[in-house]
Amino acid sequence: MSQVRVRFAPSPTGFLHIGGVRTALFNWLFARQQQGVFILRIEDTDQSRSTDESIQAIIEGMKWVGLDWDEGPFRQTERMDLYRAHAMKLLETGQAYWCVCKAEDLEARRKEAEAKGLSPRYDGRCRNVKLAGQPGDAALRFKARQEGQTVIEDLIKGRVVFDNAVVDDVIILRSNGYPTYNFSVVVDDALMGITHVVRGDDHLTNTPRQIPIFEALGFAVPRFGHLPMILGADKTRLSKRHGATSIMAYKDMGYLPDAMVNYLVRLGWSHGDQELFTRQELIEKFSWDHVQTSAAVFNPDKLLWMNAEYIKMSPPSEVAQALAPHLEQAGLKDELRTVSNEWLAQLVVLVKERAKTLADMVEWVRPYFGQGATFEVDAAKKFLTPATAPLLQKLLTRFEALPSFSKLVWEDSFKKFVEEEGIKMGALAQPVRVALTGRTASPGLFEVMEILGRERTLVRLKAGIEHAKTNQA
RNA sequence: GUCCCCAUCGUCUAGCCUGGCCUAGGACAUUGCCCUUUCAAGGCAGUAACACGGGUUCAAAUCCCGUUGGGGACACCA
Repeated sequence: MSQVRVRFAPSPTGFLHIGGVRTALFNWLFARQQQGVFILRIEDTDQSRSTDESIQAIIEGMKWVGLDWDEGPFRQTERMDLYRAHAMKLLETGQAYWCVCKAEDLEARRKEAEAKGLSPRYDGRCRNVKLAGQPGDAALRFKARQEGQTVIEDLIKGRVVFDNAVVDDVIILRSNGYPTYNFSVVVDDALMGITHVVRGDDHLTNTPRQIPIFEALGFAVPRFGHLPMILGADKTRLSKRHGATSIMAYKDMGYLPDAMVNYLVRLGWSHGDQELFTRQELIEKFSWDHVQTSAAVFNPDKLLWMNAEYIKMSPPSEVAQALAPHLEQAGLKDELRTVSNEWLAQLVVLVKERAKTLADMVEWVRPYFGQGATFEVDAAKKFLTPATAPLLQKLLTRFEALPSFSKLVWEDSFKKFVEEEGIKMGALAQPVRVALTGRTASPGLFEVMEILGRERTLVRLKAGIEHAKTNQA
């Protein structure tokens, strides 16, 4: 069999959304598995809705999730001659005809048909009129076969049969000379040698319109695969009111691209009970017959869990790198400059089990920048009290006697002190925690001391003691 | 309205094609317990589903038909 060639063909009318990424992902996985070619094609024939910013957003989004393409991006507006030439070919061979019906009239007739309970399809008024030459503002329609059936052997849905009688004559060239979607896709898919057209479920009924055009043009008909839709919690098509749908919004919220990919691929595809997959595993294990046939509800909770898994298992240095922009945005730009990559990676290790997103992580990590700690009011009020001050002072004296920091030694010293004083661990640990981090919740105390280093640990302890002495209970 | 697709825990799904191993498995969420210097993480346990009705068969989540329900398409949008 010849080489697999697949494509992702979004229209640039907004940001790149989650559904689009999933469609791209399935195409990409198949291409990589089959050592095929993955093509990016921008379907911008609707001049009024397409924007260059959207094209940039698509490219940016694809790059962020790491779906690289082998050819393109092609823009349909740069291929107009091709569509016109093929449309003329259909006209010459009698497989297309000019239609002078006005858009408003068509609309009115559609409404009328609908009111009568009929299908609102084109009534074929201009089909046999045989207008000579191109009338002024006519559109070109494809003369679709009315008898027989069009059969799709869908990669995902299996055999789907349409009666040709339900397919009307679609416009292939608008009166302004621009091709319509149903025509430009066919020409492009054929000319680009696409072997497998994999797209959303919502295109399933377009397929019986497109197959006859491939045939009329003398092109080989590709295989088709129709992916089920992604729905919101209320089981309607995923849209803004279900929350963020732009892929880049997830980047901003602190999701890792690998987690997004893993979540999205599991939404509609499975490999037994396995939940977590590396990219390489996905490429190896992907197969059409385990793609779900029914729509899936997007579940932000599971995405969040998966992101947490990726934060835990990704190399800390990589997480640190992804975290840096979030830190800058949180106003820690100057602080960030003073620390090393190694230290930041170490900090990630400290908090990675607590943060579910990079945005979360920023808050977990914040107390370890800068010389002093900022005490949370309630935390300080509860734990940095005049009663605890002497205890903290004694601990400080002990620590000051230890010339260099060693986690084991300091921990040992701390525990012995607790024992000698005959107090509970928590009675000392919480005040110390607040002194060192300003908060009641943090990673292990001795890990915190380690990341702060000896000097800052002592400085913060002192500041905590001062605060405790003057605390009005 | 017409055509098309779909139907297993709240959600994602395994099992369905090639009926018995299904007293239906896993994951997220949720509940309880354990661990514990806090918060997490982790461990253990629990609640929870074959839409309904008919067939076929010794046997049906699995095959067939119907009903109901959901989704999609029906543009000079893509």
